[in-house]
Amino acid sequence: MNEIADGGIRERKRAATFRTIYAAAAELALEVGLEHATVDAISDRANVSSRTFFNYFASKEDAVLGIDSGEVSEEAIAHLSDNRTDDVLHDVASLVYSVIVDSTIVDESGDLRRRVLEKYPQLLTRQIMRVSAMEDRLGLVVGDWLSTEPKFASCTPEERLEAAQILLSVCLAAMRVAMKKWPRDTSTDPHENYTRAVDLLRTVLERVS
Amino acid sequence: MNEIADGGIRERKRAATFRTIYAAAAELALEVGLEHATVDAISDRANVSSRTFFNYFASKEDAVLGIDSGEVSEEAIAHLSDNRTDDVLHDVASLVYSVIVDSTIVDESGDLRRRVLEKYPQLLTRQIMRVSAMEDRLGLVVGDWLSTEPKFASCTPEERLEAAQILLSVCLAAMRVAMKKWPRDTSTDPHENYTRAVDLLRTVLERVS
DNA sequence: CGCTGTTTTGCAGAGTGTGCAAGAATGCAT
DNA sequence: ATGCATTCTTGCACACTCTGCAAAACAGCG
Repeated sequence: MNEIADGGIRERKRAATFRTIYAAAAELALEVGLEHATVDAISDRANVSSRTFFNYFASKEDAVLGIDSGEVSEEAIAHLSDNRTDDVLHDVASLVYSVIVDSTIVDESGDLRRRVLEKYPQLLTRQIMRVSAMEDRLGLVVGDWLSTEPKFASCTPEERLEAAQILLSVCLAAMRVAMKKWPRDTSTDPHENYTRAVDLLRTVLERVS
Repeated sequence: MNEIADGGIRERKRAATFRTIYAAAAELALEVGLEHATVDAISDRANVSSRTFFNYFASKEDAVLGIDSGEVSEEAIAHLSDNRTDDVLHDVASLVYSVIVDSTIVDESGDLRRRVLEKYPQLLTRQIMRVSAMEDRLGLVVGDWLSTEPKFASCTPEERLEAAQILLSVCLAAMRVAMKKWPRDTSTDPHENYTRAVDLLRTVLERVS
C-alpha cells in the first residue's frame, strides 16, 4: 500500500534527483548560457536520461529555476485565509508570495537561483506567468476575502471578483519589480522583497492619486 | 533605389501576405483548436511555405494574434510625451495601450481576434509579456515623465525609475484584467477597455488604502 | 531585355516535448 | 530470501517549433 510520500528510499531518491537536475541545469546555464544549456547536456551532467528529465520538469526553464508542481497548495491558502490582517493589500501580497515560493525548491547550493535570475531576468517574467495561470483559482480566494471587507460589502459578487483579479495582478506586478532588484542586492534577505514590494506599491499609488 | 516601404507592389504584397497568414492562423485555431493548428497547416491554408511563415511571424502564437514587429514605436512615444495630461495614471495607461495596439495589425475580418482571445485567454498573458519585455525602454520614458511631476520632484533618479516600473506593471496588470472581460462583452468598443481599466484600477485602489 | 535587390522556398538540422513499452528498482508480505 | 505489485527509468519513435543557408522566383528600373 505504498502510494506516495512514504518517507522511504523512494521519496528521498526522488527529491535527490530533483535537486541534482536543478543544480545541473542552473550551473550549466551560468557556465555556458541559458540558450546553450540544452536538455541533453543538463541530463548528462545530472546522470539521467533526457527522458527522465521531463519526468521531473515540464520545461528547461522550470529546471533552471527549480520549479516543481505548478499546483496551488490548498493548505497554504487555507492557512492564509485563517490568518488575515486588516490590510487587504498585505494579505494578497502574502498569497502571491506564498504561491511563488511554494512552487520552487529550497536553494541549498548558495545563491544559485539568485545568480541565475540576475543573468536571466526573463525567467522572472515566466514565474509571474505561472501565477497568472492560477489566477482563476486565486481570484476566487481573494474574492471570498473581499466579501468580508466593509468597503466591498455593497459590491455584487462579480464586481468583487473583478476587484480581486485587479488586486492579484497589481500585487504580482509589484512583486516582480521588487524581485527584479533583489539579485543585484546580495545582502538582502529574499523575504524582505515581499515587504518592500507592498511598501513601494503603496507609496507610488499614494502619489499618483 | 528601392530599399523599403516603397508603396509599390512589394509593400502591398507583403501586407497582404501578412494578413493572409494571420487570417489562416486565427481561423484554424478557432476551427481545430490552438494546439492542433500547426505551423504547417496554417502555412498550407495561407498558400505559403512554412519557411515563409517564419519570415513573417516569430511564433505560431504571434501569427494567431496578428502580432507584428515587437518593436516600440518611437513616434508614438514622442506623441504621447507631447500630449500629457495632469493624470499620470492615465498617461501611463495610454502608453501601455498604445504599445499593445500598435504591435497588432487591424482586424478587418470581423471579430476574429475577439473570438480567439475569448477561446484562448493565455494569449492575452503573452501580449502582456511582450510589453514587459519592453519595460526597460518604457521605464525610461515614464521615468522622464515623473521628473516633471511635483510629487516625485524630491526623488532620486533611481527612485523615479523604480516608481515608473511599478506604474507600468500596475497599468499593464489592470489592462489585462479589463481586456479579459472584453471578449465576452460583444457590444463594447475595444477602446473603452482602456478607459475602464484605469477607472477600475483607481476604484479598487481607493478602497484598499 | 538584362541588371539588382528582395522574397520565397526547400532542405538540413538543432532543440523541445510526449507516448509507449520494456526493463530496473523499490516496498511489502509471506 | 523470494515473489508480487507498484513505481521509476530509459530508449525509441515521433510531432512540432524554429533557424541558417543557398538556389530559384520575382519586382523594379533603365
